Amino acid sequence: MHTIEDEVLSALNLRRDGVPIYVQIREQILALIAAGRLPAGARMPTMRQVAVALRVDLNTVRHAYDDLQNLGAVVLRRGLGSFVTERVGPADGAPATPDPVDPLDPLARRVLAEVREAGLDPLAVAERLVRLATSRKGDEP
Amino acid sequence: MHTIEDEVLSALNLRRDGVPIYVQIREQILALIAAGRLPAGARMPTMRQVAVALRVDLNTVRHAYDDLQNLGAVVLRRGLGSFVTERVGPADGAPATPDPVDPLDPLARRVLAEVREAGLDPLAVAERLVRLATSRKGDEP
DNA sequence: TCTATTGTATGCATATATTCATACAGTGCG
DNA sequence: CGCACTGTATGAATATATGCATACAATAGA
Repeated sequence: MHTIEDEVLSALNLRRDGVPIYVQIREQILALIAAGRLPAGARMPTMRQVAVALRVDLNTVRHAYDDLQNLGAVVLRRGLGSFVTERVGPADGAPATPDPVDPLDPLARRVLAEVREAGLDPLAVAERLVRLATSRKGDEP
Repeated sequence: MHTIEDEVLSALNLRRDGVPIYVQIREQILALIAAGRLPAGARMPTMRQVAVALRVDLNTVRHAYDDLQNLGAVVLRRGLGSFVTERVGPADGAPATPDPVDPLDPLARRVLAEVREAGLDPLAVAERLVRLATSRKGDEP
């Protein structure tokens, strides 16, 4: 069987485009959380597990995990492991989920910002996205 | 009036998320080229212009521009300036545009990869993108 | 209590990123 | 030619990222 931790481990992969390793780990885990693939309360892969899987140093993974904790995305507990926070963000006086927010909202918003930054039409990109998604079905076995 | 260079300059902006400055410049310019906002043959902003606009060092901008040249995206000419390459990529024996490729294809493909990496449904993201785009019209004045 | 697991921490070495200052080398133009 | 502009280059200084080794501290469970 595969646990959530294993799923996360296999989802992580590093590029060589100049982006620091710890930033890549941080962003990828944030994306997994935003996607609901790492639900609130879920146990994260061990720092050492990630270090071994990605073949990077323990301190490098820690850098990423520290960032995640400072962002309020996870909580680190010595001797226990790391766990996804119940709700991301400061969470002040806002009531529980005023609007049934889509779990893919964060990613969608990021994409929207990126599209606008590039000066493109979001609708056109969405259309293109649909065409690409429906045409190339068998990409990753 | 505003030239293409000025448009590019105002489109560039830096984050403070740990991603190296030269990588941010490189990726943002690549996005502008992919979006057609920097057409083939167009003159790029001067390295010094970018350095002043972003308040970074000339060598940092050069790092980005060097990467862009190594990627084949631009050509640097001493005394003249930097210019967008006619066609991005090695361009071997492939005939001219076998399929009328969308100018937003690169971005769309990147988004698709990101969505799949996050374990989300591309169609759902596309829908969400449309809803976000159509609901919040007045974001950037 | 003992032990394995896990986060926390330190010191040293190396590589890269960034800034600052300065200079050199093509290019077009008056 | 001489000048202004633009890419190219170098050296020193500082900060950060990464790896490697090692150790400490808290937790759960046998």
